[in-house]
Amino acid sequence: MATIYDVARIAGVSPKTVSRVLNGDAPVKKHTRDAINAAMADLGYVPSSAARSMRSNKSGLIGLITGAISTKPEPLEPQGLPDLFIVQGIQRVIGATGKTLMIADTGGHLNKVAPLINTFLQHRVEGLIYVAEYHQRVTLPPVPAGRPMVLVNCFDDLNTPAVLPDDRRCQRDLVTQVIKSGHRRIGHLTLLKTQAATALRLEGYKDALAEAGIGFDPALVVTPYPDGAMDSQLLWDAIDRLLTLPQPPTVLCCGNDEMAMRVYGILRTRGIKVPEELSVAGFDNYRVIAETLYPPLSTVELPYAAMGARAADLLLSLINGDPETLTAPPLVSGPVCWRSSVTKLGTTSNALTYLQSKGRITQ
Amino acid sequence: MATIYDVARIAGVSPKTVSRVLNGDAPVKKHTRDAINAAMADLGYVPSSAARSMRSNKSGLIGLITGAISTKPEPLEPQGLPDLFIVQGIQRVIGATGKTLMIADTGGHLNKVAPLINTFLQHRVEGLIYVAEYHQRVTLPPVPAGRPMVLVNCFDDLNTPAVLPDDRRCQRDLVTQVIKSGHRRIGHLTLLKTQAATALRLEGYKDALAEAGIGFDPALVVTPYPDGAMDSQLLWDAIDRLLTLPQPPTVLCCGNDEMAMRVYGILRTRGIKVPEELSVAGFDNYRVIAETLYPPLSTVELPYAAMGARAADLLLSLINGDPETLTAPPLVSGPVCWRSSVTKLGTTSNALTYLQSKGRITQ
DNA sequence: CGATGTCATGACACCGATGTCATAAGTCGG
DNA sequence: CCGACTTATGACATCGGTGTCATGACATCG
Repeated sequence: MATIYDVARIAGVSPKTVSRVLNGDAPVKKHTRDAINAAMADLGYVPSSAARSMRSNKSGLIGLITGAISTKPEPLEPQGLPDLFIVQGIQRVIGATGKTLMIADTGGHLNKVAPLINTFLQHRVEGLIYVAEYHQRVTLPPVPAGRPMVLVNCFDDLNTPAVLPDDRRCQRDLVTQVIKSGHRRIGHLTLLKTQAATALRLEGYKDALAEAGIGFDPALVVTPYPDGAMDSQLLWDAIDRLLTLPQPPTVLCCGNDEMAMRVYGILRTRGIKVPEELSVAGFDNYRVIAETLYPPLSTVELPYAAMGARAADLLLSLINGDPETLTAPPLVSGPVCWRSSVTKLGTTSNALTYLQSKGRITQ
Repeated sequence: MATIYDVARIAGVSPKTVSRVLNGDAPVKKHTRDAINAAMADLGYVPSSAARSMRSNKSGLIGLITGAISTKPEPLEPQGLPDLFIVQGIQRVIGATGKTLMIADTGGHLNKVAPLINTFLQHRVEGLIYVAEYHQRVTLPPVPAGRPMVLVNCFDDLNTPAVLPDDRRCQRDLVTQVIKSGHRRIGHLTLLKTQAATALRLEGYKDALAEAGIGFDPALVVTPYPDGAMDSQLLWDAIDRLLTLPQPPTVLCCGNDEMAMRVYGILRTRGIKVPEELSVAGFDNYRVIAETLYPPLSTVELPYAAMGARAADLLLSLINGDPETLTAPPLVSGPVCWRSSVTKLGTTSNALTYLQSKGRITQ
């Protein structure tokens, strides 16, 4: 690999002058400059960032740790989409600053985080970002002081700066829209109770009801997969429990778009038409699903890319030593994506009565 | 940041001895070693890979360029799953060697490839991997000789080593399985004709027919989205064209799982039951779709992770200077994932006749 | 017991860039 | 035409490790 000395020799100047041309930090005669540029082109010279960063003590590197790229040890889970979008948002911001992003994944093994941080430190990254697969509390190995770190989609007990999705507000906005369509009995199929998002979204659900003056009925909230195993039977049982209520829901708000997709399949198998007989809403705006399903799914977007961008901005300002008095973690929310899986309900017509009259509901 | 000199001073030895402890490349008295280790722990010493790689001329870095992380400039396309799995496979192999993977994405702009390669060269990566979003021909900016490069999911005109999906064989295996279930009239909904995969898969489709002694009928092959715009109406038109044939197909093999998902929705809207009245098969084993659809989708897996791993192995052997006389690009194929969207067809029963008797087919 | 060999360690140069300071050439004013 | 100043360039040290070679302390052997 050609060095600055080779270039200097060919161009008949000193290495320092070549350096000046490279960085444009001091005037160089046009004639000399041309000769140097020609020599660099001839040799295919590329400056060594190792030498550079050694001298300047600035690596221009940002380290990113994620479980996105492989979540589980062996079974290649098709999850990780959120992380993908978050990383995308981070890339866009970091790339624009001329810095380089180093990405490493834990392969789902938390015990790989420490070695990865170490590798990054060896490369003298100027900052670290940790991206979680879903909204959760995490405990990370300590990072030396003076090395800024930002968490995305997660938080810890040490008040490390974090960027979080505004699950509560997103759910509220979605349910508000559902209410505007005339629904008053709104079923809520939640994710696992252990997930941080679940409690927040339930709050959002309640917020929307309260704003509309609708009483909260705990019977309308069901957790179909209490143990995490996604069993179609369990899902049907949950739906069945809702539909056999004295006043059954006219719409099911699902924990995510994937669950909504399963609900579509199950309802159709049972002969229940979506959305004519029962409306369905999702969460996430996982577009492959939401746009491709028939009818297209009404859902709310968790703006993962925006979260990533926000986190990158935050990290850069920390690196630059800007005060950025961060009292509360920035909450990022996204728009409701209204498609056609939730019908407009007249005050008089009631899909449930209709359903029940058809005897489609078991028991 | 503490240096090896700091450690040496604290431990009362020379920097070189600290280096020996770090690398374990020469014997050091236990007493000395302990003192050095203690000093390193005290100072939180982390070796500088910049200094190291400058001296040794080895960076331990592998550069990976992909469009996965953001495919289009603004609209966040939900594509990129293949790349994700490919990157995952690469990670696993590279990580195991102790090297570090630097990932950069083009953001969908091909003109960013050259600058990204340049950045990687500045970091003196030991090899480069380019991952394409889908099987295609690419033209990449030249890379200096002696810097190995491997293409994944794409190929160029310069015989750059490449790892490709075996579209032909995957499609053949899938159709063979479909034939084994008793189907003889097999509809084929292809992707865009401009995609490299399309022609290969058509060959695979023909291979399977030929092996089973079934004549090829061009009327059974349709390209629903000739212009790339995914319009439901176009898709229905294409299906309608197939079902109104004198001898309509009993199964539709779709270009990918996403298309199969749309087909599900459309057929159901038209009152055609899957799979009782018409079977559907996908391609890709995009698990969020294939496993979540009801009924679960029979499809074939393109083993993206395996392709990534293969590419990483190939690159490592090139870096090590192993001859690896590469005559043809390695083709990687995956297993058929048989679920329940393709029915077993008795020789006597014919879903089509059934369909037509019900008058469900237009015209 | 002296010659030879092994072991543990240190002195020093070097990798490739750049900051600091010095210096030669050119410019300007009086 | 000479001193003061600007402009263009070079010499040299330095960043943090590691390769090369040297050196002193012991151990071994004939």
